Amino acid sequence: MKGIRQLAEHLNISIGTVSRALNGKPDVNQETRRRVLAAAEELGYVANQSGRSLRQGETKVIGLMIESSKETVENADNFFLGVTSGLQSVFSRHQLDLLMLPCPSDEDPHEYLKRMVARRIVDAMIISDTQRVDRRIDFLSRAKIPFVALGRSLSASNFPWIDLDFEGVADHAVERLIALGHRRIAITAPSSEANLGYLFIESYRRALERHDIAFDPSLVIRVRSSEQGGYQAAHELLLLEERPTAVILIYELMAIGLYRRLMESGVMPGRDLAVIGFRDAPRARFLQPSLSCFRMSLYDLGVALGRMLLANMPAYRDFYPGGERNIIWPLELMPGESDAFDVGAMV
Amino acid sequence: MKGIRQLAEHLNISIGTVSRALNGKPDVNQETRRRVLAAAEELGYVANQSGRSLRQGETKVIGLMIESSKETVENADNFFLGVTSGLQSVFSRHQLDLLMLPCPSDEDPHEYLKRMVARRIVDAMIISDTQRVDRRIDFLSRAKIPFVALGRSLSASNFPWIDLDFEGVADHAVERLIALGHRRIAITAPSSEANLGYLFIESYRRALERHDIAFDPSLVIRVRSSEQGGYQAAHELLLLEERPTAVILIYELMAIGLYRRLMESGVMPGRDLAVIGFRDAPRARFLQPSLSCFRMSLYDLGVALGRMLLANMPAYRDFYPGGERNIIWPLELMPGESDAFDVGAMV
DNA sequence: ACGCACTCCGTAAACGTTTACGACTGTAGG
DNA sequence: CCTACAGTCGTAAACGTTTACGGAGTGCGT
Repeated sequence: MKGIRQLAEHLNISIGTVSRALNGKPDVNQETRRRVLAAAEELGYVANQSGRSLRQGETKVIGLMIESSKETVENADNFFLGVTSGLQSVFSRHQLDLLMLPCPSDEDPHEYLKRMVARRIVDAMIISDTQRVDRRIDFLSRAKIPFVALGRSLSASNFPWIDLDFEGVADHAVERLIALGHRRIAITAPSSEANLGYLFIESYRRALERHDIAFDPSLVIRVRSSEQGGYQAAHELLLLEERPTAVILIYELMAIGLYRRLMESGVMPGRDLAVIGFRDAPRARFLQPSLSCFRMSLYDLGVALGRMLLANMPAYRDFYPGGERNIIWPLELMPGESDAFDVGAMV
Repeated sequence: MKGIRQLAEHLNISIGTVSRALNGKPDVNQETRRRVLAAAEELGYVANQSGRSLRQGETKVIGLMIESSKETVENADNFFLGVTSGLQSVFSRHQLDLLMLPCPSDEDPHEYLKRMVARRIVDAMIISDTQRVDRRIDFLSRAKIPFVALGRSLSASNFPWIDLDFEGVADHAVERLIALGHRRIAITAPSSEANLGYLFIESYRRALERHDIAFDPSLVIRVRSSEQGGYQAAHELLLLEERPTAVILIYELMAIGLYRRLMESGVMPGRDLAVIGFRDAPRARFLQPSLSCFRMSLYDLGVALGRMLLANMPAYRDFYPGGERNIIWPLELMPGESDAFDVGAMV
């Protein structure tokens, strides 16, 4: 089966009518529609997407932009896959496909995005890893491309996004540690311009000050959010003259490296140093001692992202009425053994 | 910037020449080409992909078909993400995009694939989770769509695939356990028609028979390859009248549930029961006792898959000459504590 | 002066759809 | 009998490219 033309000839019907019949347009006879659908089914005809896209100016494809250095992906754990899966559960209901657009690490994300948009290969975009000022957001807003961001940003005033509740987590973690008697609490953050680290630290600082604990910049450890970063973080912690009694990790995967480095120096996590982690943490349960960790459902996050995006696309808006334009995604504390001790008992 | 027409008008050049200039065709003047490229850069022109696809009959998109039940994805760990990342590193070099095609769990994968192919939305396919007889393979072969499979199959005689070395792993694991004195060795396998389980069990059976140990069907535990499946596997193991001293898991994630169930009955893995796992196993290191496990690099696997696919596409063949058409992907044993005891010491 | 090869460029057809428009029925109402 | 209208359907243009074809100009050898 080649195209709609062959199908039309086979039925002795004009090509226009066939198209209308297939697309459920009203002005076509019941009986003809039945014949057309039957023939299409029989001959296995499906409309060529390129032709359709060209004519209608829409591709039925949603782009998901991710940064794709080997390192990033390996550290990313199943974060993206989990989200992707939720996204697809929403999209497939509308026959939308998901295109992964990995921005090479040596290219400017903004330029990459512009190129992909200019190619007219997607109808809408999902961007992640938003920067504190992120030109992609201005660009998409101005170009009127529907999009949703996984992460806040200072760029543009009002765009749809979902972001993790960094403030809530930092706040909750600090409160919890203080309640356990801790006064010197370290925290890790990425050194990049990603907005995420900034919010995290800010909230940490405010929580401390609420308890009249002075913010000590030397307790903010700037390392990569990876296993190796955790190792290095532990290393730097151990070098501090006045060692903290607790540490908050911005990414639970870091705990692995951190534990290792600590043990090498005979420092026992959960006894000599309290540790609290963050983000989806299936691994946290298997560490010894088990990691206290804030977690969430990546799948649900993906579903929410997908819904928010479609609510911003004229063609699908009606399916998702009245959704919020911004969501702070809550996380739930899973208490483990890594911070389950009273610091008062320490020397 | 709308289209090539506007660009041509802006330059006072015919649209045909502009196209040739942009696409590096030979019959265009050096100076004109320079001007065209400069103007395109300045005005941010990028060719519309739908128009191009329609004309050339190729989309520059590779489809990756996955099954997308919520359960599957959550259990899949970062398996697909790891592979995806390797794939993209190959594809992005050729400006190819990767489209994820999640087959709804309530639809026949074969029908789904046919529809996607008929839409002409991809130039080539990667399929995974191959069944023992898999109509998708016959279909793709007959339709002459370039593809590569992650997994063997009995369908079609000669198609490109990469598969994990199930035989090698089962063989190696059995040999290792026998050397440690074990005689009753259980094994888990999925109950589905996936080819993978079949090969795994066959190799296990042959390894046993090589050592004159009779194959006991009751030692083949049919459970899902998930954490819950591991729990259930342990449950069934404990019910056996003559309890095995070792178990081989077809998926390392199962170890988590298995450990839990065993401990509930006071059976200590690594002391009362030897356990060996399989597949990429970042988590295995964090179990207590640490899991002996066969592992591999998902990224490298993705790269190999991508290369093999391109080697089968006329337009890219020249870049990847002389590759093999089939690869049995080797895995490496990472010894842990979960099988590090001599069964002779047991009662 | 002529033919020929070569370089460069313009013209127009083609890819497969969707859809605006108008044409053709038959029917009902005046 | 004329008009209006609803229900169907065919015609053809449009979407943005690429590319086969041929034409114009130039240089060169005969």
